[in-house]
Amino acid sequence: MAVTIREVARACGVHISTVSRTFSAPHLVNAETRSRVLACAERLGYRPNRAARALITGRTYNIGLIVADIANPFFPPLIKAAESQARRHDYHVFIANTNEDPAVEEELVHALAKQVDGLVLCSPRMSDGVIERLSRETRLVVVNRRVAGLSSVVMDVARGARLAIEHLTGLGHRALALLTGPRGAWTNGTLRRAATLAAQAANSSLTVLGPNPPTEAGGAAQAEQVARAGVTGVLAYNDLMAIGLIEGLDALGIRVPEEVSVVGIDDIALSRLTRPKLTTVATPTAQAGQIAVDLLLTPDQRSPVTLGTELVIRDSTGPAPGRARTTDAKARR
Amino acid sequence: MAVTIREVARACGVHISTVSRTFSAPHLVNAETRSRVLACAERLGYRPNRAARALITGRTYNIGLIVADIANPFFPPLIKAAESQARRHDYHVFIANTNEDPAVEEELVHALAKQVDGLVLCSPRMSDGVIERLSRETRLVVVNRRVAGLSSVVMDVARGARLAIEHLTGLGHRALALLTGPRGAWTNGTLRRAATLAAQAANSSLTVLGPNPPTEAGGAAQAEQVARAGVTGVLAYNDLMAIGLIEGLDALGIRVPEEVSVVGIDDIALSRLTRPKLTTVATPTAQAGQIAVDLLLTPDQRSPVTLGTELVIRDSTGPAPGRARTTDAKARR
DNA sequence: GTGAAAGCGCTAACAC
DNA sequence: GTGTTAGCGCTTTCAC
Repeated sequence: MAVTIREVARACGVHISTVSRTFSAPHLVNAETRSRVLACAERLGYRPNRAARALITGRTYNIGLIVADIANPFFPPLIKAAESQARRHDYHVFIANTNEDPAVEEELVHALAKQVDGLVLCSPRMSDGVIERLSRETRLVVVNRRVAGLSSVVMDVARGARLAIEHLTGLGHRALALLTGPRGAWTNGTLRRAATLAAQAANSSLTVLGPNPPTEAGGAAQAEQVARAGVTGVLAYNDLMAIGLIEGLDALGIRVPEEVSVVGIDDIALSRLTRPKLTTVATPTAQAGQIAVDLLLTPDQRSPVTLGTELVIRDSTGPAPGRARTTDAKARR
Repeated sequence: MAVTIREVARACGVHISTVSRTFSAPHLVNAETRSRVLACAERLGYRPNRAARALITGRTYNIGLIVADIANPFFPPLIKAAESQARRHDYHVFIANTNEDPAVEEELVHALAKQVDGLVLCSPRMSDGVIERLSRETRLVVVNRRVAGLSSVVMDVARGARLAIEHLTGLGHRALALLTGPRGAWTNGTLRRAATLAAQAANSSLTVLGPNPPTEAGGAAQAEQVARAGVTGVLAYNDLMAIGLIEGLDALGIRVPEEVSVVGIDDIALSRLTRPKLTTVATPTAQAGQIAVDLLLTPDQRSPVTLGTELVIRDSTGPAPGRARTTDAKARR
């Protein structure tokens, strides 16, 4: 095994408690002794065992990050930012994948609870009741969801949806569709309400299609429905779904944006690289990851934190078919 | 704090060691007692504290995964597969990001060593010497690199490079370039040797351009060099760089594949979605993640493990300029 | 300012 | 088959 506090104490001719103090309460030890201990520790390659320390202090200096799908391009920037921020606080992070399964989610909270000082739940699919119950086991911060009594950071999808729908109606689209996300996704409701309102305000119809898996395949699978519904403008739950829809439409011989306009949500890196480049609602995911960690580690902060969203207009949206192209409808509002 | 073994023992009228055995060596305890203990534990919501257990057994049931850049689309599938496989073994995984910095890499190994039973190093940028030294602190498995004495899983990039170059020369390209990866990337050497050999075999020139950051920006930044070098076929260190190069070329008014053909490596999800769709060397990254974890947790396995690669021909490669299109050079070899 | 002793939650001999 | 005991590596009273 590795070098322990005892060996450092022996090598240095002091008691183990002095070594301990050198690391956990340096001000309590004589400056000279301290530097001697530090030197010995350095020489032996001693590192305090965090787990042993946690047994007494109750602080593990670990947090957990539970996400639906690590490989979904929405999450990596969030994970990266969370890990960076955690490490800035001298924390390490456990990562776990739920595969969109609420049961797995719940089990993971249980499994990790003892090893962490808190957990960040990204877009959890569990019910509020379950989340509240789980929050008695360990500190919880939720991302992209509001739960009474819990810290949370949410993207302003309502605003995003409104901007997206206004953009589409501004381009002359009157028959719109909304592709919702997976069952259990908290944003579905917000999205639906905001989109419905915005559509009504512009005398446009809104067909709601879903629930759908939050993936390309999920979007592609709705291409036929979209075509059949006769809509010309679509807002999708996320970029992946929007991109999948565009592909599905393409396979059906329907051109984007000439025949159908598509808007995504998230502004993942990918959206700039597809053809047509995706018009989408940008959400500050990296910031969300960072803030979630801050909320976890500095409990006194105000919450929920709402993060602004913006519409990024690219090439997947254009004037409604039959409308003169000269209508420079692409200019924002 | 949460419920401990002692409370379960009390509630159940047995000694704590019986409770302990119920969880860590169930066969040593009477079936009836066991189910009684299990019932009590269940009722109280008891979960063994892994950290306390690890203090004695020396097994943490944690592993760590250290990657250069979580947000680089190459890694998420690998991370996801590793986490799934780890959980299958009842392990949890720490994730950490090095930002391509070898010093951070080294520090992370130190920091995590005590909390894990082993670490997976993905594409480490440290020197072999450092890695070997670190391997005395905790079990190490390296991905995309060979280090004497360590378990490793590598993609057969030599084969991939050969296939890619042969594909290009088969299309009539005679002036080729290789965009290498970041300094310290182990695959650079392999790639360079294999590409050089394959180019020579086809009487083609190979200009080596690099080192480059393994990102879109890294690829885009080489567009001018590529144009100036007068090459018509390029193999890039990875897909991201290839995609960046294509964009950079596009900005210069150079069309892909009409004027320059570009091949990537990895086959990240993104490569199917860009326009033109990227011709690339597919590497089984998810499999690599899974196998790396297996190597870590079942030490008796043979290593290094080499994973096959295949050329996936899409739309970013075409006949060399001036060559008749009727030469059905796109057919493999 | 430093040492001694107790104990965090748990496992692993060793008795019985 | 179960209880007793010691102790994993560390922090934290409490003396001195």
